[in-house]
Amino acid sequence: MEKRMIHLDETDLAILELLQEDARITNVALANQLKMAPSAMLERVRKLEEKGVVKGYSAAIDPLAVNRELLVFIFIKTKDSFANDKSARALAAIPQVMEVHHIAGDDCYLVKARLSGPMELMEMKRSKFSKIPNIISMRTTIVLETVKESSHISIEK
Amino acid sequence: MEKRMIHLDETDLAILELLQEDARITNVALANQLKMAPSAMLERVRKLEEKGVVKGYSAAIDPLAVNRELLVFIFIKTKDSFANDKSARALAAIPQVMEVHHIAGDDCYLVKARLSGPMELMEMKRSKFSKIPNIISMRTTIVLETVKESSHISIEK
DNA sequence: TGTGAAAGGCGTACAGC
DNA sequence: GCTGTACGCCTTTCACA
Repeated sequence: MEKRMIHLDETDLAILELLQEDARITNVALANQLKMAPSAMLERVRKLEEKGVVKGYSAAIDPLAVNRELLVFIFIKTKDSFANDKSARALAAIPQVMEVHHIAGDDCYLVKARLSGPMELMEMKRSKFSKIPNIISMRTTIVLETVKESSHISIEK
Repeated sequence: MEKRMIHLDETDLAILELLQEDARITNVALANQLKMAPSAMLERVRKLEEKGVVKGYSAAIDPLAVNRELLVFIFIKTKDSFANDKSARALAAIPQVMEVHHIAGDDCYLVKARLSGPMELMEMKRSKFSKIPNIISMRTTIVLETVKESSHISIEK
């Protein structure tokens, strides 16, 4: 199931840039900035959504304001075979887990999670991670300070 | 300069949840779902923005569609003192670098970056990282597959 | 903080190019 | 794929509870 190659022109890339900067920009403002009619802009944005180029729109929340001050990265070794991603899916299902990456090298998975504090981290390991049978070992790295955290993908070319 | 504690009620948390799920939801739809008048909803959202609880709104873009298929994590040791975050700011200024975290343990910084491929990774190291004088060493971990990648912060309590 | 009404602007569909 | 028009709904403000 190969993903069909998608061609994006300069206008599409400019739209993506503006939508990344402010997802709540109005269609008219978008059209004005790129000197197009609103109806044409609407059609382009719709197509970008349909093709899956735009996967969604999200508000960025200050973690401090919602009591999610502790950010951790956890390296997890499993005895999953290559064809089996059961552990990965179990990890991804945990609400506090924001990212699960299969990485090259010794460690199998890299998990990024946001929690209220150390107590919730222990609780998560006890009640969730311990139920995932294929996990062999874990190494947890605690973030002391976040200098930059953005989901903005730099676009060019 | 202590950050003033912010109190968020149930309605605020519900708003944040809905805005994280779809930042382009209309104010009226938001008001209907939480059974409020649109004008009252508008005021609440404004205040959440002003207080910095909502830091912004962003579109999630498929990295594949914009030629940013390679995701890497780089562990960087520096000889920065605790009071000096010059290296961190230099790293954060690189467009392909999405995250810079100061982490506990041996490594000083954890950097997350998105690139078109290995060539751009080498190019970034050569032209950007090598110009940051305090860097002592780097260890790069390549992501083979991303199972989950979300900026959605799980809210409760 | 909340509601409701009023005005202007925006989203959206559609016809035509 | 883009433009322009037209209608209905949404955003926003303001007076008031």
